[in-house]
Amino acid sequence: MLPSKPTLAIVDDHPIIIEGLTKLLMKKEKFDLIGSFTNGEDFIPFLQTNPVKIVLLDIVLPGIDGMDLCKEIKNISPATIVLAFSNHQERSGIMKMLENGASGYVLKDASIDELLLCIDEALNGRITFSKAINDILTQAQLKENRLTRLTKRETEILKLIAHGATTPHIAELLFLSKFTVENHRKNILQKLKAKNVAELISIANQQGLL
Amino acid sequence: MLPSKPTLAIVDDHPIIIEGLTKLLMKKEKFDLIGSFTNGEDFIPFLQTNPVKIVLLDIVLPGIDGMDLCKEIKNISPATIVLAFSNHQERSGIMKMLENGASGYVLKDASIDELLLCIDEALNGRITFSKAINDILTQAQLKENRLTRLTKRETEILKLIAHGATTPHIAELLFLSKFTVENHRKNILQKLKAKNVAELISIANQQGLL
DNA sequence: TGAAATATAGCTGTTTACAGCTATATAAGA
DNA sequence: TCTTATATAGCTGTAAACAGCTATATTTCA
Repeated sequence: MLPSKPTLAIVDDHPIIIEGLTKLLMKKEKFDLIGSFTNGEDFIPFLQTNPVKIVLLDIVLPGIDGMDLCKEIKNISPATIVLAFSNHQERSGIMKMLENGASGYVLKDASIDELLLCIDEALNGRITFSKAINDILTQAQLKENRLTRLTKRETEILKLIAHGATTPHIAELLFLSKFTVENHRKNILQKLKAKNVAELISIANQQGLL
Repeated sequence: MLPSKPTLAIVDDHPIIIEGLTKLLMKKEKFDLIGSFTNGEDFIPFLQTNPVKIVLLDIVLPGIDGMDLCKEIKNISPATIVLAFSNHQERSGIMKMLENGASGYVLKDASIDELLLCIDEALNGRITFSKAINDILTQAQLKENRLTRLTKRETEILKLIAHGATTPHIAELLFLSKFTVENHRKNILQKLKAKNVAELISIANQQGLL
């Protein structure tokens, strides 16, 4: 019996990238490249009928973006390994891909060897990142939210707000006057530069305050 | 010149775990164990005066928890490597540690070799997970939020709400009656089982709808 | 010790959110 | 095609949020 090579697909809106990756990966003869797509809408029906072992997935795509597509892929075919392959270096985007079930993230600047190594690691079920991504994740730049520091009481109240507690309810819970709670609310809104609770919770989430 | 061994600290509220780890790690003579702590409050002042290369950090701790402590550690000493060492297997907790700058996550069930391997990888600047954690992260269980599916319009309005737009403002932006926007709001609240916007944005964030 | 930050409490408006209904036109799916 | 889902619009209350102020006790820290 022939050892079957893992099936690989590429989703990237730059035809040049697809071209380059195709030549590169085929030269190694380690993978069975069964499809290239420039958008997610074309890839989804393909995935529904063809078993794909691993997908190299760009983040920026026309229509449905790579992050949502990743989630979709893992829903349709949980065994399919998704390896993000993108120029984007924002921490939040990397985390989002992981949250959506990606097995790793390779920066397009990475060397060929680095990419091949990451594909290999991912195929072996391990989560893997190219060097630059690794550094971004571990060298956490956690300075700016020190500027908007909340007090203990404010943090406490913020968490209660996030859980849906109203001002009168919080006042009861903490044995405070509703005026006190209202003042804390105002201070929290001001500190985080939010116009209302909705924006407040968004910002608090982004800053990891919850 | 003697090759200095990396300094290692342990923060875990179970003395037995500390005891076990200490014996185990010392036997290998690869690390210089310079401190063990049963809570974060004791560890922080220590870190401020002693250089620590790597910390094995539990999630559940009395007082400040491991996730917040991780952020604090990376703020005080960005070069210090944090390796989470916990019994907790929830996806959200693992992600939170990564968001706060951890270099990896090892389940307490992991074998000794697995732990040593992860410590080694982390010391080499790589992000690393024990086998079980790896599987949890890649085998994304993304079913349940398919039950609470929002329509295009609802998603659009939800995002605007998250950005702090009020009902009258959204109505203007989308050329709709304020009543229409209000109805969409009600439907969104109901679908996501939220009592008010605060809880709504929290839930939406948890489900990755934003 | 003295200044600054924090936590507390109060008042008065206006605006927005939310609950509870009804109702219709259109689009999508079985 | 016909039912269901979606998007639209309306009304009436009440509750909550928010803006803009003042004021004081307590804590924290330099």
